[in-house]
Amino acid sequence: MLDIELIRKKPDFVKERLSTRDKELPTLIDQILDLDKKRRTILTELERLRSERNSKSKEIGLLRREGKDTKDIEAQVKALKEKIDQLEEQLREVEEDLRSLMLRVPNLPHESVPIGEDEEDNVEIRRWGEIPKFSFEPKPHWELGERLGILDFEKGSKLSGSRFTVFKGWGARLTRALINFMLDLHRERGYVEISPPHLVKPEILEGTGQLPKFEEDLYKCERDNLYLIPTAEVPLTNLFRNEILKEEDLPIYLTAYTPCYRREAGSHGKDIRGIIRQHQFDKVELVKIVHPENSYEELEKLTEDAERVLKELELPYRVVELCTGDLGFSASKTYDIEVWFPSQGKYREISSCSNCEDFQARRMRTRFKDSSGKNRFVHTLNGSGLAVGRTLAAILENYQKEDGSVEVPKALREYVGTDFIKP
RNA sequence: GGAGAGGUGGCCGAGUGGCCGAAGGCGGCCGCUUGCUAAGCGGCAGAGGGUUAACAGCCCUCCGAGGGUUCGAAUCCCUCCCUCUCCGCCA
Repeated sequence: MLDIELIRKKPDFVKERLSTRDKELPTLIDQILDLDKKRRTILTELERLRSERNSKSKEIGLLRREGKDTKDIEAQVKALKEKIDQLEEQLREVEEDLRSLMLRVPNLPHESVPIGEDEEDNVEIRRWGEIPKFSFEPKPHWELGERLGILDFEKGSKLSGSRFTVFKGWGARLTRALINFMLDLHRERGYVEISPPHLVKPEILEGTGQLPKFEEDLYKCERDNLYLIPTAEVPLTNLFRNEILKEEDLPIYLTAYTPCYRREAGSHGKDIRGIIRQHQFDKVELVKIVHPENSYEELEKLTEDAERVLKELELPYRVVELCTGDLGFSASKTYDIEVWFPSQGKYREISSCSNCEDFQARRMRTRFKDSSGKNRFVHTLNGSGLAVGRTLAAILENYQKEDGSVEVPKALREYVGTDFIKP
């Protein structure tokens, strides 16, 4: 959520920033300004009446104590009450509308973010690693996985439909190894390991920005009014909602492995084959709760921590800075890490590292008391470290041999318990 | 699922329908004292919002949430939510 005060004071600045995301957004701001003005007009009058009521009620108390008659004043207060009730109803309506608009406005892009419309305009920051050369035609991971007997797409769809996959034998073990490997790596870098609930309340998703706008992308357990998490970012970031932290509590580094559940509404036909896009996938997530002063340094470090996983696994990747049009709803600035997929001859997203500044903190009301005693919103960051399924796919493709076997990256061998996976 | 207890400020905890936004304690901040630390003494300090150029000030709201009774509710009534304890069931 944006700061209403900022919208009031610098509407043109806010509109300019938002229009770099989407040309339609400034209209929203005009509606908000309008409602905000209405709200304050009603509120001022309402408070005047309430103040009058309060003082008269007090007077009644005093008069009664002296044994005087209070019929007249009581009638006056009753009349006030009617007006107050009316205004309160009006205020409720306006505030509801205002809030629902505010919750649908995305975050402002940071000034350093390149202006652009879609992923075409993203900017490559750096590349790492050697792209492997094959003396044969490299196969896609789904072919490798099926031939190795470690990915079973038929069984997945038999149980749950499209975009579900059964991991079998070394496939399951590789997954488990990757999760442990990643968690250990992050823990060594100072992240506290968390194992959070996978079902959360609506307000938790509102806190991180998935609701109300992206309801369609979520699985919901209607009977209990709970949602399956689309990423561990949701429970981790919300861990400190409605809290006032001490300044010295910051920064807080968290990591968690969880499955992620996404309906993938609107991505029909994309990545139909393989395990790149699934309704359920495993991910190790990184979350930081930090002081506003150094959140951008923290973003650089967080991105490096995610990159580190690929370096250890010796998988070639590049880092891309998202342009304004490609930025997620809650993010001010985002680096995507993309890993090389030989069969596709291109880099594909495997991590997304964002600084949300105080956008989520404001929704969650996560604050800290600064040295002058003032309560301020924290900044929140998150990034995948990494998407496990995609990492597994990238290993299959980059480490494949001509006979269809797959070498296990050195760093992973102890975790997996084998050097090679063979058919 | 059944029975009971309870939800108050950063935390603990008191609260008679009307100077209670709330005693007291812990923790915090600022002084003083002390060679330093600790202790002691004195003082400051809940959150959100409106008004304002801003501060001070003034005002409004908030004692789990939502209704109700009343001139007036943390305090009385109703509904819901949550937590805890015991029993049952269960990984």
